[in-house]
Amino acid sequence: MSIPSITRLKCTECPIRHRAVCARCDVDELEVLESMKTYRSFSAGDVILWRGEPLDFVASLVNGVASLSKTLEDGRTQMVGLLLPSDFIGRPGRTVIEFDVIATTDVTLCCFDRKPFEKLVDETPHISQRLMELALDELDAARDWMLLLGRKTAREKIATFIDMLLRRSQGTEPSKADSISLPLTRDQIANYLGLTLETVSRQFSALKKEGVIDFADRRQFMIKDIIALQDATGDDSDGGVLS
Amino acid sequence: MSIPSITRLKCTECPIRHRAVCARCDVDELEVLESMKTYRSFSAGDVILWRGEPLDFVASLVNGVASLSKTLEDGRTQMVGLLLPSDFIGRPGRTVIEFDVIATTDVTLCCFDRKPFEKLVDETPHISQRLMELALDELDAARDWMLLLGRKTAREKIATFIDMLLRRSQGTEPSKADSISLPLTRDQIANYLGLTLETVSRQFSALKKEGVIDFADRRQFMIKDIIALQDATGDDSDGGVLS
DNA sequence: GTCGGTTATTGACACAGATCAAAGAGGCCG
DNA sequence: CGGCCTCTTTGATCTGTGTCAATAACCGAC
Repeated sequence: MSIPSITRLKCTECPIRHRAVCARCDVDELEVLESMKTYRSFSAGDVILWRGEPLDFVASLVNGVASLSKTLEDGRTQMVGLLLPSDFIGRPGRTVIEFDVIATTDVTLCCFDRKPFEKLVDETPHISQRLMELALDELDAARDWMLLLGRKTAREKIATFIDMLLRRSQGTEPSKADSISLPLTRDQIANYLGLTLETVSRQFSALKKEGVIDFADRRQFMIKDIIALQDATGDDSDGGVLS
Repeated sequence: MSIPSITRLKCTECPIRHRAVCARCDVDELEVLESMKTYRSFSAGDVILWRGEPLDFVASLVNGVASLSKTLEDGRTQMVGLLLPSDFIGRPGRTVIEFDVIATTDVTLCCFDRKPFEKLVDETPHISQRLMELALDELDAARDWMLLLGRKTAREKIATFIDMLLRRSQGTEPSKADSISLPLTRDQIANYLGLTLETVSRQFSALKKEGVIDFADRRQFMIKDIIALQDATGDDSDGGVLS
């Protein structure tokens, strides 16, 4: 990765300042957070937290991508969330988590010890309100994903996944043109979409052959036909905001 | 339904008093809610709210069962949640909802006008805290369901569904022995589990033939072998509470 | 009771995506 | 530069669940 691990950033200069849990905080509140925070880095593939493990810190994801995943008895796994910069790990009143958290790229977290942070949440409506918003956003995302997992075809799943990456990466990456990088391997994408890695690969190949997308290498691609892509998601266009 | 539509219940005598949004409220707070609330009834099959419709009230479900569902362009639908007594409809700061809410049995709601309720939420930590807990519970449930939709077989889905009904109905119904009533038609169950109604029917038949469950009629059944049922869910038993 | 509509069961067949298998393409290290 | 390991692509085949179709059970109305 070309970006070196961030050592320590002032909150006022933080890239996720306006979307993270601190989004609504004023300068005074920000100074309190500043004094409490520490950074931790993880390499791609590292397990950040195991399911069931007691949670001694909560954190904002500053940099990179992490996944939340659940596993059945026999090892089948399903990702139940993707954490991108500004997403939050840990919830008020929850001392354990019900899924593994894994770094899928190199990751930097902005961490707070759980106990003092929960005290701060109780005293700071700007933070508790923002935590509620973040939880509700995740709930909306989870429900969209339930529709995808339960009812969409492999092709629709892949198209929706690309469309989601496009939406969520806008404003985050300095994306020249429509070049997007996949933060996951084919296997991880399969676990996110409820497919096998072979099916993921075949659907990417099909979309490439049709000229909807084009790969520079296996992690980097461009969208050649955004209309065709969105048509392929299967989503009801009612209620969607015009592009 | 043998239970007549409830006209008006005192909050202190309300059956969902200790699990609904008002769970943490003291008697004074309860009196404020008492003065704000109105009841509304719906018949099985009624649409309670349409997706995208502006929300002028929020509500606790007192009685019956309702579903949240999403639909694709071509009409395929997926339930993204099941509302049972004490569940809440409406979220702080959200003025529209992204799914249809449908009564699957006769339903009674305890409603509050949105504006005054939101004002009350801001002033009453007991309510905003409870709202956060309810949202996080729904998020956990949504993630469990993502694992089901993405990775479980038809048999595992049915077993998990029955197991969930069993857990959630405990303490709610005056269930003599292990008799449970299905609050959904086969078609609705299929929409909840990401299956077709034929597959649902076949899996019920299979479990019946194996002696795991037994149907009194098509809505009422008993669990004959709870161990076999839980084995059939496919869930990782680690971290689950015993019994 | 019986008639008509809805809901559920069961069977036969088709197909999307899983599984099994092999070969190709990068990336990294000596 | 070559060797090794991981990730990806592509092909061949299998299978669980969907689709289509017919029948059966139930329920309410008259």
